[in-house]
Amino acid sequence: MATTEVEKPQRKTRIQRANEQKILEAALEVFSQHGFRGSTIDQISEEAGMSKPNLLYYFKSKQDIHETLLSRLLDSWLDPMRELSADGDPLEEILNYVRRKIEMARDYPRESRLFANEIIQGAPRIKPILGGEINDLLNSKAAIIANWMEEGKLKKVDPKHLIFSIWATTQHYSDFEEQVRVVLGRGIDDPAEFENTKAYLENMFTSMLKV
Amino acid sequence: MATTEVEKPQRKTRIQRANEQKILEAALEVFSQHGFRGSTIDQISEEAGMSKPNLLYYFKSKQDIHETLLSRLLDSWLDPMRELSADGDPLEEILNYVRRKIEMARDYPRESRLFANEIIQGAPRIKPILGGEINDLLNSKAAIIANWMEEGKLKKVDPKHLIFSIWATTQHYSDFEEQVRVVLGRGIDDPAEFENTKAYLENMFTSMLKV
DNA sequence: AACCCATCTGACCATTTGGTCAAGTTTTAT
DNA sequence: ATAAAACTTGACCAAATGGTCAGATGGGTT
Repeated sequence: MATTEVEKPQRKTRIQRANEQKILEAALEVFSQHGFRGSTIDQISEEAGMSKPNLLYYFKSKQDIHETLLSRLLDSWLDPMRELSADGDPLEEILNYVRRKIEMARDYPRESRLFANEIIQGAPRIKPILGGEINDLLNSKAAIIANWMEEGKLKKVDPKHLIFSIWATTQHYSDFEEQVRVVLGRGIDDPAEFENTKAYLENMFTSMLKV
Repeated sequence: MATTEVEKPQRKTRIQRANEQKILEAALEVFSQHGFRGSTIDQISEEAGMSKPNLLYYFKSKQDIHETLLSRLLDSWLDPMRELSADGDPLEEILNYVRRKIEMARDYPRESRLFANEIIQGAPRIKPILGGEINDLLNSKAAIIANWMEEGKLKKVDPKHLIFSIWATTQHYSDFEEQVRVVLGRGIDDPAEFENTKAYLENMFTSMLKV
């Protein structure tokens, strides 16, 4: 019997790397604005500046692009939470997390909207990741926070709800950017407004948590 | 010259009323889950239990259904904010607003997601309403809150950011329900979890605002 | 009973969309 | 230089989708 055909983990060409990058960048732009079902391969290929068949030469389907994009971005998306360390000063650790999340809302609004779109629609394509990696990470950080509270280093509140409210308040500025912009006349991308927002949120979480 | 043909504001039939209701209910279900572009007339007509042509007998297009739905729901959606009165006790007025918003997140999650979907995608179909009615209402309430702070009845924070954080934290439980459910094992529809959430948010806004 | 108008639907149409294919062009390794 | 491999695309296809239409059905009024 002949050797079964196995994937060849061929190293990637220069062109391959460049085009996958262009496609994912284009896909982020399109998916984050219209959601999965609202986006078309044509939109993405146009945004990427290549023909549709060529795009499908690199990714075998729309699903494939979407999944690849989500999994590539997930890591950096969770980075700020990973940095939260049991060793630092409790309040400062949490405020740092808040700051990092506001910075991400400013610097990576499309990534935020990509995940928001996915979750708001019931997370049909990433529920396993939600229940796995994200949940584990959140649990471990919630435990650290609970510990701090147990030790009297922070006022006691529900750690998971605390994390929710950090997510909600920070991501609000990217996910609902349009609304924010209408109300404030400017967005989180405006330096002065960024400082405003940061000060507001730092104060909010400080007054809730400081012993 | 004959009289120009004018719309006849014919009073609505019993059947008409019932069917429009069924269609809008079905549309809420579908649009809130998939967004405008991700929803199809077929899905809506099936959900409403009628044929597609019949649905289009009552609403002339997908756009039409969507617009009607948004404008019908907007009023009740804004009600909690309208209730915020300059006459009451400042902190209690704000906490009441928070409570009403959590209740809405529990009782009307589809409505919340409908608006969230629309705004996250750049609010292409309701920007005028955002810039008009909602903005006016928010400005007037922000002024009331600013007044209270000026009079020393509340700690000073940016009133508009305060409103944002109320929206963000409460709507989080309906808009990102799937995520909440994965992390907590239950949603805001669970009575115990509802109480938990309410207590957490009341405490958060109290500690930030109480003088 | 007979009429009228509202209600309803199967069949249909044009466009959009996800995806394929065969045939060309460019890169790369020798 | 040249052949193999990698890359690219116009043309195409089937299914899905928004919407139309002609005609059937039904309910209410006289």
